[in-house]
Amino acid sequence: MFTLAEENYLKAIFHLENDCGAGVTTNAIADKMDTRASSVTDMIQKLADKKVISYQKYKGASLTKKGKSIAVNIIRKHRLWEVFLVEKLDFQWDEVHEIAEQLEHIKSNELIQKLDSFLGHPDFDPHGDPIPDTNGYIKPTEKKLLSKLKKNQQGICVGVKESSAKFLQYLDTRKIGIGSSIKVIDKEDFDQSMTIQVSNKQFFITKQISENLYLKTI
Amino acid sequence: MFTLAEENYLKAIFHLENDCGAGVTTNAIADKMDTRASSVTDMIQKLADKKVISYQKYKGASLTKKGKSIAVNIIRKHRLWEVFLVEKLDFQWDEVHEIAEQLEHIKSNELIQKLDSFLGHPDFDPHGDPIPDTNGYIKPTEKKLLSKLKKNQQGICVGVKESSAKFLQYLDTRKIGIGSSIKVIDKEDFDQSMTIQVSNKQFFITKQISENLYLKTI
DNA sequence: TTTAAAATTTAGACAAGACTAAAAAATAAA
DNA sequence: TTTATTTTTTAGTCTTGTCTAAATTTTAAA
Repeated sequence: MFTLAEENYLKAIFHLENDCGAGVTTNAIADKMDTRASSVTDMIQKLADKKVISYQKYKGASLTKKGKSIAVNIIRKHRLWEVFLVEKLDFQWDEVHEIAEQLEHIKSNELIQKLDSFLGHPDFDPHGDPIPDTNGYIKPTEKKLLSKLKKNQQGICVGVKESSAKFLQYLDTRKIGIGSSIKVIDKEDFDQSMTIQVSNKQFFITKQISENLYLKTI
Repeated sequence: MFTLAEENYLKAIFHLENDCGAGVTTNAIADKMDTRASSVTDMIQKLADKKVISYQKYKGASLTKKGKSIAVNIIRKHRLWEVFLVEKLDFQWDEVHEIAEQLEHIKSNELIQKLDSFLGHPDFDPHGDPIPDTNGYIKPTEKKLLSKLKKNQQGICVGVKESSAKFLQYLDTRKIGIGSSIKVIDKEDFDQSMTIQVSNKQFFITKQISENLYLKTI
């Protein structure tokens, strides 16, 4: 059995490996977990002893098969709870992250299996992130960052990379959400800022925004 | 904010005060929490520093107003989650306690308020225990232990005192549940064992059983 | 290639929450 | 009322997870 702290480290390492490839550095973990590098070293040594990561001094860490399976299960729980909070309890998509961070650590396989049924086996969470299946399989989805699109290309918003409340609220005020149709009207070479069209309205957005919106191009 | 351990102590003290009156002894807490008396002393000193219990050396502990309010809120959360598990996720009443023990520590007032609405503001949990309202008020219910009934008296089962899985499963095999009509057919003076009738069938039960079933007499 | 800077690890300390063993206080028995 | 027993507390230790400061290794720069 794994402690709350251990579970959080495994989750962080999983996300970092996913974003930046295998071999996650101590500092990257410390940054993500908002903790000190020395604390990370302590913990990854413990996790290596438990065979959930492979680790060589000064060389960074990678999840083992077992570690990945634990991490994916936590992510599955997190995303299912988020669906519950939004679909059943009427939370907004910017309100659910903190609560799901707590709920993801509840230990009961039966609970998650029943929750999944209750929700009708959803494929995506409220931010468009895929929900791993019971075996930990995550269906690959073809989606690209809005920032990769060129002038006049368009797509449907299928997810957000960031899911901080601030960013989601920003999107809310622009009426941008999962399912929104977005077209690039203009793109500035110099700073990658864009003018986009979302259902008749045009907005000016910075690179920081376009790099955090996933589209399915059409 | 209170830690998980602190919350569990407050809850235990609340239950003990409810069952046996104010001024809970160190040993009683140690017993309930399955820990050592010395650990309890450490913790109640800390809780006294935080003004959630009043405590004098060698004299036992009592919840302050603030402590009681925290304890009741945890119990409210526990019971609401139990309703959710049984009503929405189709758990059996003997399967929910352990999971609710975890869920009761999730911190979010908004979550509990929304869960309460989602469940239709239930008054009782699946074991017949009353659910405190938002202000921590617990509506007093007139119920008496089956063991207090005399021959030929009857009532409706409205709750269980024990809610261990073993006891609940025992009741299941006899088709006894909340709402069952129970009549005392015979009662043995010597050991307080009883013969009871539950919907046409008669059972022999020991004092240990009758002391853990609450009835509303009719 | 040697030096400087950055990243990582070690050493030692601390807080929370538990434990054992021993001391002190309260209660029960003689 | 004095003694014996039980209860409670204290003292000291351990584990988990964190920290700072210092040492070490790796990487980048000159």
